[in-house]
Amino acid sequence: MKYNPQEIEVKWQQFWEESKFFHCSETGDKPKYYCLEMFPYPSGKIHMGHVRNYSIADVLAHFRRMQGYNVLHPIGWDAFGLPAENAAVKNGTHPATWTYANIADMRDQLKRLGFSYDWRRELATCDPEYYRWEQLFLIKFLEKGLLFRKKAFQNWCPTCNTVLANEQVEDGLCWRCESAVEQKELTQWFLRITDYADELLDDLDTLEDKWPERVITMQRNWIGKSVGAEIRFAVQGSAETITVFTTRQDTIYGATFLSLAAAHPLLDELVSGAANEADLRAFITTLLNADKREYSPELAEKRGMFTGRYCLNPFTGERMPIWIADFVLSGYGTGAVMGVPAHDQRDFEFARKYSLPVRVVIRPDGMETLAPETMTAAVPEAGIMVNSGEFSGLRSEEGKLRIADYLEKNGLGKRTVTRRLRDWNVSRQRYWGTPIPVVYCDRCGIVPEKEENLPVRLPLDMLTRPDGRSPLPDSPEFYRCSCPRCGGEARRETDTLDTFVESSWYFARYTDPRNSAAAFDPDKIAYWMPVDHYIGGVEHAVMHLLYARFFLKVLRDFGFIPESRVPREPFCKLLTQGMVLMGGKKMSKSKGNTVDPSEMIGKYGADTVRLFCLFAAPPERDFDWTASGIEGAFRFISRLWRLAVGLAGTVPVVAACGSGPEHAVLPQARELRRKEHAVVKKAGEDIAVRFQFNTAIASVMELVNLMYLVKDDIADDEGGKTVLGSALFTVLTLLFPFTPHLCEELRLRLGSPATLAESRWPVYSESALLLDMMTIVVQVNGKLRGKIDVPVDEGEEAIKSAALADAGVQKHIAGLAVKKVVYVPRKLVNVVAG
RNA sequence: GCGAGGGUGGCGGAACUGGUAGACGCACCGGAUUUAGGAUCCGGCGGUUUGUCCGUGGGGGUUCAAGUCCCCCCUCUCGCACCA
Repeated sequence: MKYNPQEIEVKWQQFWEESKFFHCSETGDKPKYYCLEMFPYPSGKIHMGHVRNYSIADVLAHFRRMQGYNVLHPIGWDAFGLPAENAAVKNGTHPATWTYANIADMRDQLKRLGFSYDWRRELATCDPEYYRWEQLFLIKFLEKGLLFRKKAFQNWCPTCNTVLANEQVEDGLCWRCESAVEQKELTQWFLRITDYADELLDDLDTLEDKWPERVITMQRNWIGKSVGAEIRFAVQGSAETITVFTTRQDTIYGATFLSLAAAHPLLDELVSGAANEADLRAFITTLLNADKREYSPELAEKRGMFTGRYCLNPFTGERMPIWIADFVLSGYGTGAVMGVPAHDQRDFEFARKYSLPVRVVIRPDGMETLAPETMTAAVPEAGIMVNSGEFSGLRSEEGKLRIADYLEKNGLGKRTVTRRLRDWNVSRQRYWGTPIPVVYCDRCGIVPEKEENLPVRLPLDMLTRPDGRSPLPDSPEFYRCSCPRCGGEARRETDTLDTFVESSWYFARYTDPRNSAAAFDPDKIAYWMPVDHYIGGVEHAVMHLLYARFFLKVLRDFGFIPESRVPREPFCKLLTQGMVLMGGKKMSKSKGNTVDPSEMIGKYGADTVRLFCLFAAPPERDFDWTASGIEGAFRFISRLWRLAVGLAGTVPVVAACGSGPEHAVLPQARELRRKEHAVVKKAGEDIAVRFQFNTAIASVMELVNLMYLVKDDIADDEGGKTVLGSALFTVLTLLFPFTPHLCEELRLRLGSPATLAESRWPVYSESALLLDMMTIVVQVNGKLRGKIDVPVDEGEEAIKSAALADAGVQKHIAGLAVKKVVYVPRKLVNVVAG
């Protein structure tokens, strides 16, 4: 009779597997609900972060099922990637062997946790049956010009021996191994995500209130749209012009110099033949090699050097010296900036350091005069244009439009939009990834592989080289091929795809994972998409979530996804869960502060581990793992176990919440029944509306506590027994999404033949929430002075009189005049006296 | 610097539309049970000069009533960061 989680959990896991309760269907008239967690990388072991993530998702999946939804809740493996190669080098195994062994281990661990997945839909991205469709997409990308090759300076990780996307460089370090990233000029494959920048930005508006605001903001900032103008400046003594980008064309009259990034293409010509050419070139080299790590813009003093050349301000006609400046970014805008020291802080600092003229051309609102001599900082605010020729007197906003018109009319420039977002570099010089389905032919050039030849299989009969380099470029059996177009001898691309490509569409493949004729059936994807609730870590706020949004839009435009039947966005609602910490720090092997989920399951059982992960804190917040915390969760489960087992045979098997008599004789029974309904209401709202599982669990604990309190008083009464039974089955039903094994076992022991996995979420009745008496709080001048119990249908005047008669009130209004009595229905009376 | 989210008992955290601050859990204390310990059940648990005041980072304000709304400030965490 003792609670033995090991025994009962495995039993129910087998039962669910055989019963197929958690298999979704594609027929029937139930509404669909697609619940998805970010699929794991098969690193070898499940960690607590996974357990938390999947426990959250499992609650939602169970809850929706119980509410009558047809729920898709799949799992799979993000199986390509570097760790497999590193482990392979270290252990002399093949990445595939390592990966599939890990998948097998982790699958067992997930099954031992009892999550309600539809295992039929499991997929692994390293399976050719998966990546063949990705290769098909890539061919379409190439045909549409959205996949292209470009030679450019790239982020190169010397440790991983591969390039990295912009999104994969954090503080100048590789996101994976934290090596310093170098700049290397290479020819690489890119996906033209910038073509979708506007759509990716605009559609963020539709996610407002559904995605965490910070994730939306991070994506907005990452795309970084700026609306402004390009202005061309003629270089004196040259036929060349320099184009700058600005969002503040209204300050053009205040532009007193021009600054160029060290990598600006015209710089070479500008400095040629200068008297101090050697110095200039040395300076340029210094800037190009500057270490971007540990760089803090506020602290670092701006550095620059005068090129000796001038250009003309087309508005003032004045000569503007052309400088090289370290604060100008080569990758943004045009790599050239007009210097307006009075109205831009960076330009101001630069001008003060190098004694360049400061000219005020905007008078900000609420400021009388602005004298360059006395300014200690730039004034970037908008205002009235001054010293600006025919534009003087205009407001900045109006001036921007008028200046832009003028630029366009006179061929000096044009309106333009600049974005921070760069195209996505997807080639990786690695082995364990999806081969890019392209060949190089001397006669035909770059030719995509024929669709009928897909998949281009990654050969599994070779090992990663000890230095980590891919064996593919050294494997003629892989790269030798015939040209799909002319049939002549050709060479296959040996770069593989960034693994973020696989995770950009897996959620779509889950809708039809065994389809061998197409990536997915249009009807199935139209039925299941979008993902209704997506749960994962906030670390994917930019990379994965941006790429996935991009892919859905592209697949729609390619016709793989029926446009009118699938929403614009892949993830309707996003929940970013917090981390599981230990001692205030992120769990990590190197710090030695990890807790192994398997060990915890062995000690307490899966239900306890799941319950604690959900009870310790609201899902979005980080929480600290504590030994006493999980003890507490176990204690609660054991307490419920004892209660239920103790009542088995005493209480009747009842069908649904509120089966107890409406008017039980015993007051304790009536109170328990009221609490039962109140908890059904609270727990349901906490799960469905607020996603606050901790408070949902807390309210069920309250109900259990009350049952302990009243059970001995009411168990001998017929009505009381029914109320007890009803409350008990309600507890088991409400807790089922959290601790399914326990609840199912207790349900059975109580003699109910109806499985909870197929049960409906209980429904509360509004009338059951009311008792015949209610407690009214009585305040004097806003301070609690007493409580009165009155019948629920008592009138306002009677309640006010009762409140005034209360001893505590009388004491505090003694000698005072009662000015006013405020009554808040069903809640309180406040006596205002003075 | 910009953006987002926090700051409530010894601790994790509740308080949803302004209406009993501290639900629930942990830790601690007491009682019952027990040879004992553990476990369990019951009770207590913000501070205090103990029947009274003070308490939600600090200071002002609105209100009959403020953790909640408004203004100013401090502080912590995360993200972005010389983006023109």
